[in-house]
Amino acid sequence: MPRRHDPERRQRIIDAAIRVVGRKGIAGLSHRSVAAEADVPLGSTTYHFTTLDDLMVAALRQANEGFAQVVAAHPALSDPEADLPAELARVLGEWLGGDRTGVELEYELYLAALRRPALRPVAAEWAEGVGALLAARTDPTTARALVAVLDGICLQVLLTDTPYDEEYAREVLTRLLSAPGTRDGRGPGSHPPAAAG
Amino acid sequence: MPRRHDPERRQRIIDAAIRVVGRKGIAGLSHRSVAAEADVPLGSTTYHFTTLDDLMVAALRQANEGFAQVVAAHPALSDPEADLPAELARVLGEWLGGDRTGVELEYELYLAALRRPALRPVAAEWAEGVGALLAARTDPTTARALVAVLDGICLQVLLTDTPYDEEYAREVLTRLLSAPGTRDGRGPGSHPPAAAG
DNA sequence: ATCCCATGTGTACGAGCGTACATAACGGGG
DNA sequence: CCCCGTTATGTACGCTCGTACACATGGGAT
Repeated sequence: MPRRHDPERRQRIIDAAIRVVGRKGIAGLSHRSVAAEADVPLGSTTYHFTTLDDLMVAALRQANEGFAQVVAAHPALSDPEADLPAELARVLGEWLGGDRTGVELEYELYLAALRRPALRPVAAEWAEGVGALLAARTDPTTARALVAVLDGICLQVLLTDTPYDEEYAREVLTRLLSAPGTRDGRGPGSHPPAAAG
Repeated sequence: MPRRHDPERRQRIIDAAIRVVGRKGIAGLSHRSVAAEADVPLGSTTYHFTTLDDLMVAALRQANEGFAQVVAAHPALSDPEADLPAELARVLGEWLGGDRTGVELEYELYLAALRRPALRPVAAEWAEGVGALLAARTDPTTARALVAVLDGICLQVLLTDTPYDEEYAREVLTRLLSAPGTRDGRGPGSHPPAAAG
């Protein structure tokens, strides 16, 4: 009970929120459910996060960092000598092959931006971050396209219960990258990052 | 009040549910809100749709038909002489350019399949349907890839408040289709439709 | 040492929810 | 015509929710 002066209270609430979303989905997220999961009183969650949107923003931001770590764990993605499509397909397979809970969690928070404008900047940050990472290997336009097709493939796997086909992903990614002039950073990308700032 | 014996009650409830989702999102969908929108008593919605999942399945199925009509309104998509990437990019632009409410509605119901297994077969039907439509112009594997990238592009537009760039979409689609041997229906598609049945 | 405010706690209220159920009307099959 | 199952209706129960608020507490600034 003597939990007075808990300097990491806020962080523990975010962690609890992520666990709640992972287990029960956003629909099961409430000040009360998070309070119970974090083992803090109700007033504590409402104090640190006035609205649930605030809480979701913090949770999504943290979940995004989690994905960034997965990418960072594969330095081959930055190696100019490596086979980029194959590496991307492999990383995606690893991520999707992990526990479905974590994948669903990140995607659910990400997709929630559709109806919650507060989440859109965070979702944009993520897309921008992955795009910037890939842009180092190609050009900005191609990088954006890669992010889009990665998203699309994940969506099909998650939404239609189709098993992930790494070979298929590699093939599609290869096609996007094999267009003339896309490997040296000066591809046909005549289009700016389109409000990427 | 004398609404007894209303043979189209069920259909009117589905229509009302779609309007509710369009206006307030899935989070605002309840037996009560739909009943109010359809101007029927609460007991009527619970009678025709025991669970909200039942109602969402019916709504998503109907929304999907709506999209199919948009596609059907562009016979050029089936014309072997037409520029498929350009046509696809144009149709997508028209769809995204319409009232955001309708687009959000369809996507929200579609994405809801992530956490609601009951919706997944319907989502799969949609992807399969669009895929089959495109497969007539290429091969099954390429068609699946087109659906994926279409989904990904929509997602980026809707989730990050980025304006739709038709030229960019056309370019990406072109790359996917310009791979050798993909225009005659016998492309590198060494992979089956991957549980498309 | 004292004060003050950010932080933490407990409780209550009103609203909306799914669900259950008793009852009423309708209309096709006997 | 009557009967009976499908359809329609109204109401109530128990639950969870966001919100508000009064009160406790402890540590950093003075």
